[in-house]
Amino acid sequence: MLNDIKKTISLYLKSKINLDEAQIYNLLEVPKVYEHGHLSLPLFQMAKLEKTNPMELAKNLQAQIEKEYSEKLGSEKLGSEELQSKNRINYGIEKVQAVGGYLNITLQSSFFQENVVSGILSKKQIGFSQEGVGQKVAVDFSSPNVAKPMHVGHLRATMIGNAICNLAESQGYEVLSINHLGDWGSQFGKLAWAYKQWGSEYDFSERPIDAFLKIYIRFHEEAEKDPTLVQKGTEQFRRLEEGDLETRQIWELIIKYSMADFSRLYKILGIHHKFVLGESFYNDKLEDVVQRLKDKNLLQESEGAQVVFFDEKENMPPCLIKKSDGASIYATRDLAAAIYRHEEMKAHKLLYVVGQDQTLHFKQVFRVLEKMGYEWAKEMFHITFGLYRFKDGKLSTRQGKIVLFEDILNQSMDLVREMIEEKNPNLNHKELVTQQVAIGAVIFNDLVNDRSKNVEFDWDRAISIEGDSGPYVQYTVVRCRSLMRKFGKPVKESFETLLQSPEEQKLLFRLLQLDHVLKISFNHFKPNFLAQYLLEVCSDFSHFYHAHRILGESEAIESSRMTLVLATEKILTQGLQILGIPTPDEM
RNA sequence: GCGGCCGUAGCUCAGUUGGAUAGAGUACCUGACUACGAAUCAGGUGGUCGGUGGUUCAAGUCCUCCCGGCCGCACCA
Repeated sequence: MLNDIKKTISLYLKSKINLDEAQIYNLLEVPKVYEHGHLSLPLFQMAKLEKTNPMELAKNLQAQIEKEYSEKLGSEKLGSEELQSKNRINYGIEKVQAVGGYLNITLQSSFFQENVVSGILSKKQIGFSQEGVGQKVAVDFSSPNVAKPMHVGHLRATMIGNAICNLAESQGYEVLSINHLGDWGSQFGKLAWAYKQWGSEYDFSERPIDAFLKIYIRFHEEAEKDPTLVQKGTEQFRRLEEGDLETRQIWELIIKYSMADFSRLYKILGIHHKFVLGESFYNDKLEDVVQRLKDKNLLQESEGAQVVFFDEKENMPPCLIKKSDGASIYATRDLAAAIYRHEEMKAHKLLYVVGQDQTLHFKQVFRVLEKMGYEWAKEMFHITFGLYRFKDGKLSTRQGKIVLFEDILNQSMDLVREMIEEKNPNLNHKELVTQQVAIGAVIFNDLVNDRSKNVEFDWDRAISIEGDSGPYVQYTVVRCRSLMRKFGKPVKESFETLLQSPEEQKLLFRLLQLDHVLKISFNHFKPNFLAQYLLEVCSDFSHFYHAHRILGESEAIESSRMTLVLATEKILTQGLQILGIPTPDEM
């Protein structure tokens, strides 16, 4: 695919320029304007080094390549066998052109088809790389809080995290996906206290999570009036930490209900964590962290608490390790978790898919580990994302101001159902497809934009199924599959004839770029690069589809175009799978 | 106050280590279904890339300062 092509071209060019293969490889870019060619080599930097004019440099290079080309091949006419040898000599280059300070390279149409066959049609996992083979990457994502329902924010973390996991796999890494459940902390003291106090007033048989949420909100409302409630909650949490039986039973009940609820949603989304290790899992590992910090003389007492201070120039408040009452805290558990993931799980990279409001916390945790002398802390990454907001402010569980994931899914399904009744009322498996398309709309909408930006929650946008949306990509897949059904026989995994029209060429070249897109998507931890790419594939496919008849053309053309359809279907399906979006056969 | 993220078309947003003419969707206007699926496609209107100064052959992208929005700033997670 594209990266192989770039390697080939770099190999060819290195004997002609004063740059090594890797430098050329990194400079080679796909021009934004398709008419400029397939690949382009900017020569400005090099011209500066050699104190020459970049335009001259490009022209000389062009002349040199053209000369070599004509010497080796002469002016004889080329048959198909000669064409192959031409590819060998010229590395698939059709022509080069010096424009401005660029060397624009146009590749041969047959070269693309060869690459589509070898890189797409004969592959199970398309565009995958071996780069991370032998390395493990731990991805902490989703991590909802027990006793609270999943809202859009968790949905965002879950979608992004799942896509990052799949992207890591595409680069050859072994992925350790971890659900770091929020199952510990003083809010469980509050909840347990509130449950004991008012539990009998609520119905826990139908929707237990809703009942717990109501109790939690009530606690905070009443705490406004009676500040001693907070103390009572703290006291109750202390009992939980000490192993008080009654409190612990309430806690276990909460976990049981929550997990059942989460599992149902994960199943709908097709998400599976290899490890579910909540915060409570690290309770017996916290003392070890404290001891290690003491051994390294990093722990200091301040205002009755145990903390780690940072250098003044780092401009960060100290990292709290133990509260003044001796209880553990957030950072302590994350330190223990990081150490566990590195030492026990043998992870090389540690990724945290957590909202940007926790940036300082992770900066502190990473820095503490560095101060402890752990080199591997350099391979820890906080993958931030912007928060969902309402027009009047942040989502807040305490104030009951939340949009639940299930509400969105249901609204989305209503809209899709309406569309199906209008467009395709005789569809098979209606409910399943409705869910698949609805999920596609919601997930794609979340992943298509840069994750670092806040999103103002808007119903119409969240469930949109028109224009640049998940269903648009799914629809393109459905059209491909529909063609394949109508074609009525197996599609050949090779091209019978050269597809040379601009639409076909453009699509072929686009399909070959998936490997590059997967690589940069993972390197930047940005699933939106992939989502945007899929939209471009769809757009190129549509141009091809509308410009050319496929079925009913002469046999060789029909067969070759169907091969192109198959390749498109495979690329889109592979891309959507990585984003966590299902592809129905019909919709 | 200190720190981080963000500011691109009426609206919502893309824009990969700085590269050629800043792109989509939506909305609005026009056109294409006896058609391989119109959940689609083609064309049009729409831009001081928040402002300023700088670095560079080249700046939406990097640096300075200013303006605006959001988030965070030790005993919640």
